[in-house]
This record gives sequence, C-alpha cells and structure tokens, in this order.
Amino acid sequence: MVVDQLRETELDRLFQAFADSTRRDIVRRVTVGEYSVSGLASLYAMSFAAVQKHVAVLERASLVTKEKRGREQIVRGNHEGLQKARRLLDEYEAIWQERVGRMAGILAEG
Amino acid sequence: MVVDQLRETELDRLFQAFADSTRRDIVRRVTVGEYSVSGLASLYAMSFAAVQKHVAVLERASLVTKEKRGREQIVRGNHEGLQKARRLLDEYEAIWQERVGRMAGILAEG
DNA sequence: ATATCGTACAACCAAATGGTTGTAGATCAG
DNA sequence: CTGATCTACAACCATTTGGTTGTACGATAT
Repeated sequence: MVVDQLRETELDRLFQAFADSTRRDIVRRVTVGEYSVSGLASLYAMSFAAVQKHVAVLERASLVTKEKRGREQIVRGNHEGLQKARRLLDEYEAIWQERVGRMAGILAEG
Repeated sequence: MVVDQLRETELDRLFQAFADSTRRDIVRRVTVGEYSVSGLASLYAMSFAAVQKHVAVLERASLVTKEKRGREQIVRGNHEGLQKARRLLDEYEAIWQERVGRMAGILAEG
C-alpha cells in the first residue's frame, strides 16, 4: 500500500484535531478574533495545561499558529489545514455523486 | 456551555471516524462498490476482527450501514454522515470568509 | 452430516488521549 | 527588587484506541 504516508498521517492529525468539541470551539474563536493561550483557557472548565495541550494538537494539525507577543502567545486560525480537510470531504462527496450518476445511468438503461 | 451535546458527540464520532486512514479507505470503497466485512478484511494487513472494529466505528458515526445477506454482512456507504461533516467544515469556511471580508473592510476604511 | 465460511464477541495488551498537579522560566507592573 | 502573570513542560492517572488471539454460532457447500 503505502499510498502517500505523509499525506495520510497529515489527514489523521487533521481529523483527530477536529474530533473534540473544545478544539472545534477554539478553532472557531481564533478564526474570528485574537486570543492568547490563557485567554482561551479562561473560557473552558478545565486547567490551563489542558487547553495548552488542545492548542498544541491544533498546531500540529496546522489548524492554528502561535506567535509570541511579549509574555503572551497569540493563537490564530490557519486556513491551510481547514482547506485540506475540506478538500478531502469534497473528494468523497464527488465519489458519491459519481456513484449516484452511475446508478441513474443503469436505471435509465434498464 | 452545553451548546448541543448530542450534535457535539455526533461530530466527535464523525471526525474521529475519519481520523484513520484504513477507515477513510473503507469509506471510499464502500461508496463505490459493495463489500462484505470479510471482503474488506482481505484488503488490509490486519486481522478480520480489527477490520470488524473499524467498520463498527464507521457505523456508529453514521458513515456506513450494514445489511445482512445470507451469512455475509454487506457494508455500504451512508451519505448522511459525510454530509454532516462536510457541512461543519463549510460553516468554518464561511466564518473564515466573513473574517477575510471584515479585514478587507477595515483596510478599505483605513 | 460435516467441514468451511462469515460473523460476533470476549479477553487481553500496548500506546495514545484527555485530563490533572506541580515546578520553573520569562515578562510585566508597582 | 518583588510579586503577579503567562507560558512550558514533566509526571502522573484513567480511559479510549487499535490491534491481537480465541471461542462460538449460524449459513453454506460438498
């Protein structure tokens, strides 16, 4: 197999990152505005360290970036990752539509 | 918070299901054609039971359905789950585009 | 009738996940 | 300088995940 190992693990990380509601919320927020890690942490009923880990997961998945500003670390949304995930689902959708087309064709023949 | 707990865990399962390359491959295949569980199992370098578990994960996420036919269990793609995941990413994309619009507006003003 | 096939499911295991607390280093405010 | 704030990171813990093997049972083929 070994289709495209790099891309595959990249996608693993992307979808894994989306598979948690706290992380999805973080992505939404940092897309709209600017947040420091502690700014984000104050929003959730969990420890600072836990939020820090969530941000790290998102960063590894290329869904956010961090930039140091003074003693703060500013988290921002990164469109790149989002696009990749979206493109994959678009592919799947296309496969499905193609199949639906074939089915329709078969029905038309019969 | 408790935004919409049901939908949130549903999305957790959906993205979690996509976060594995074997499962993504299974989804592609069963969208195009028909496979029994053992038919799928023969494609991968892992045990039947492992593939059975992957299919179960996909089923829980509403990405595939199973239907008994004789002694076989036929796995088919289920469009519903795919659409839900796709819709969420579309929402995120929309949020992003909105933000880009605002940025452009600010630049125009300044 | 018997052997084989496809499935289900339990038990087990190592590694990853999602959380915690605690410690320590920068940076900023008074 | 001192104290508070923001971050990083290690250590720990319970649960989940992704895999295994083994057993059991209905459906099928010979």
